[in-house]
Amino acid sequence: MVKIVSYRDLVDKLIDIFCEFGYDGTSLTILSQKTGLGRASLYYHFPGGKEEMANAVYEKISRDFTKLVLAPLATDLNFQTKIKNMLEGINLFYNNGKRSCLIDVFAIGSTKDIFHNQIKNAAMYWKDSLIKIIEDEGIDNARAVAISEDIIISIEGALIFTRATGDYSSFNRTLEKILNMISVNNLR
Amino acid sequence: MVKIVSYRDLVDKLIDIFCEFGYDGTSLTILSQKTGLGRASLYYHFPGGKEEMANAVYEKISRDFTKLVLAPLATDLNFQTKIKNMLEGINLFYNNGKRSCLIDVFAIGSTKDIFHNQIKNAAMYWKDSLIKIIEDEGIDNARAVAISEDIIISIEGALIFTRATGDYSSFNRTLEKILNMISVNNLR
DNA sequence: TTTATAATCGAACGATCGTTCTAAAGGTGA
DNA sequence: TCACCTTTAGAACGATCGTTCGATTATAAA
Repeated sequence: MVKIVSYRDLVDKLIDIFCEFGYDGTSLTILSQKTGLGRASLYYHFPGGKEEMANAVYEKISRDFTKLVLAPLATDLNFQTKIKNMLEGINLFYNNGKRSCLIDVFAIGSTKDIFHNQIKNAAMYWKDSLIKIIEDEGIDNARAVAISEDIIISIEGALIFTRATGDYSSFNRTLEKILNMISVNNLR
Repeated sequence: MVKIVSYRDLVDKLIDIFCEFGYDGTSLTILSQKTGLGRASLYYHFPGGKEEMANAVYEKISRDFTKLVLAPLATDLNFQTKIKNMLEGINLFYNNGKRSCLIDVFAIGSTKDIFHNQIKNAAMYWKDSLIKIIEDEGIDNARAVAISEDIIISIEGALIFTRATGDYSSFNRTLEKILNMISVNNLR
């Protein structure tokens, strides 16, 4: 087990734990055992308890998503490169599909109500970012919308399928398929 | 609230409850309140307690999925019709995307370990069924595999995207897109 | 009406939940 | 060494967990 030496390490560990057990399925006993910290020590770092841990985890994930997936789309590189960089970011964010749980944990159970709006906004922002750079390639809005949704849907679907089957290669195959699909010739 | 008058109604209600709160997030108190049955009454119907309820729910869902999604693929109707019927089955199964939770509930938290293999098998069987009927149209195996995965991934991704954005129309749009994609001309 | 079975119920069980308490160990600068 | 702050820890709290209990009500056949 990776030794926890900093607050950042601790949050990273919490991500893994919540992913493994789900938010509601993660007890303080589990958190204490898996982090190696006593219950009171966890409350020292997160006075708000479990809910504050969830917030810290979500904020970390949100920052990672922005940096790895959204930011590449906002550069002034050429279209293909932006998509390519986004896909690489996706691959890092989801660790080759092995961390498909990252968002789902917050979309189910008690955390659902807390984070639903944030997840919704992130999804919309992602979609709008894609629409914008596709329109910049001279594609009309209706088609840009369809393509953007298609890209996001393919990625999310590949995560679910990969988790179900345990076949992580299909996640990478899907990312490559998206990259191939996104040639200006294919867009029109 | 729909009045519960039979065992079947009860299981249907359990599905809604587990979907809303997740398995670990669903307490006996919630189950009692939402079903209108006392705690002991629930144990009369499900002596095995919460876990037996989860099993009953999964079995119901599994039967529905087989009947609505898998069975249409095993008929001797023509290819387009089989796919069309499957998509209509998907639409019924997921209630126009409003029940995107159906499988996810069992893929996260304590239920994960219990049902993972069953979910995996169902996904593989679904994929293999698609591969078979696509190959029957004269498509080579590699392409049939890619198309089959693509169909499943699109459906699952549309569910996730729909749940995140609350835009249920995008689910139906995806199903129609799949139907349009599946013309023998497009397959090759 | 009587009898048997199906179905209901709230109270209470021990266990575990998330949380708080009090105190001690570790580290740092004076 | 001393004082100070950070970080640790286990014991214990009330609340809630899933489960079981004993007993009552509904249903229906005789």
